[in-house]
Amino acid sequence: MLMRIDASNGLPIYDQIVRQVKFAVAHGAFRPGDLVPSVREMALQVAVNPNTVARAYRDLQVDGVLEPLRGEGLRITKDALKQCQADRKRLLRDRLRGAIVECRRGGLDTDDIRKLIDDVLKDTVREGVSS
Amino acid sequence: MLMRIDASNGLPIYDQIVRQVKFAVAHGAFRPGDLVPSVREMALQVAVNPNTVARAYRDLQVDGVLEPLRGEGLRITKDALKQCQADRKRLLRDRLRGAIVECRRGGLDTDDIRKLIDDVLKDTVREGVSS
DNA sequence: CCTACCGTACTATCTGAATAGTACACAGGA
DNA sequence: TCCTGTGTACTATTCAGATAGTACGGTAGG
Repeated sequence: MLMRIDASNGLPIYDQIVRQVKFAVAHGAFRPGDLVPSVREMALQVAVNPNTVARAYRDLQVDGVLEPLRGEGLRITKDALKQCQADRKRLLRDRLRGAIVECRRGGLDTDDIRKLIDDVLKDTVREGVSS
Repeated sequence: MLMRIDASNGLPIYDQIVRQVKFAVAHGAFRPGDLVPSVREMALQVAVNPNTVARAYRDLQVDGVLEPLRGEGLRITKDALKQCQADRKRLLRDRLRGAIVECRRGGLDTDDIRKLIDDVLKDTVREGVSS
């Protein structure tokens, strides 16, 4: 599980963790029944305060993605897969929508936007994107 | 000049103002030599504290987009047009890039992303987008 | 039993963003 | 001259996000 926190993202760190865990479940890196990395371990991985990770895990429990094992850790729920796939689509769609709406408000027409997007798509043709 | 501030945007308000002024210059809603709305007037328009607008105008001066007229107001500089068009492209490209990178990290391939984007583009075919 | 790890709940502190309110020097018009 | 509007510079306050540190009850394994 590769976690990347981007401070210049605008999104709070705990939110980025929530999203990335959901995305990992959605595409199979985490599977129902798996134990998620412990609060303290995840905090080390992403170089962040344990409280921030705890906050993210708490949100994920509220969303029904994680369930507690009393003193053992946190487990991906049985229903998480379907839900995370739906969440992923919604979250990514919303973010794309925000960017595209700003393009339109900035005076770009659909063709301009398509050109920009094609550029970026070529620019990011692999997971290991430079940024 | 239509200004829209979105609190759920992630971006600070003063940053949103900076971007929207630049975009307005870039596509001709503001022209070099024009006076920008006064700090207090703009604050009323966007329902925001005057200090926040002042902060945005200060940033725009640092960027060379605005210049002061001693006791009269702030004027769009002569060089603003070219610079704002370049800034607009860069800022919007960066935002699109951020969204697309998150899509790729989330496990979507290029076709998935294109489908999502086409959806959103159809969904936002006019300036007066619902959101 | 004891140690280690688990989530969780606290308190305190720091920072950036935003708000509120006041004050000042400058220009323009009546 | 006086009044109004301009940008600008302050201080104080509130709030969310993040950090730091401590503590507690539950579980597993030696």
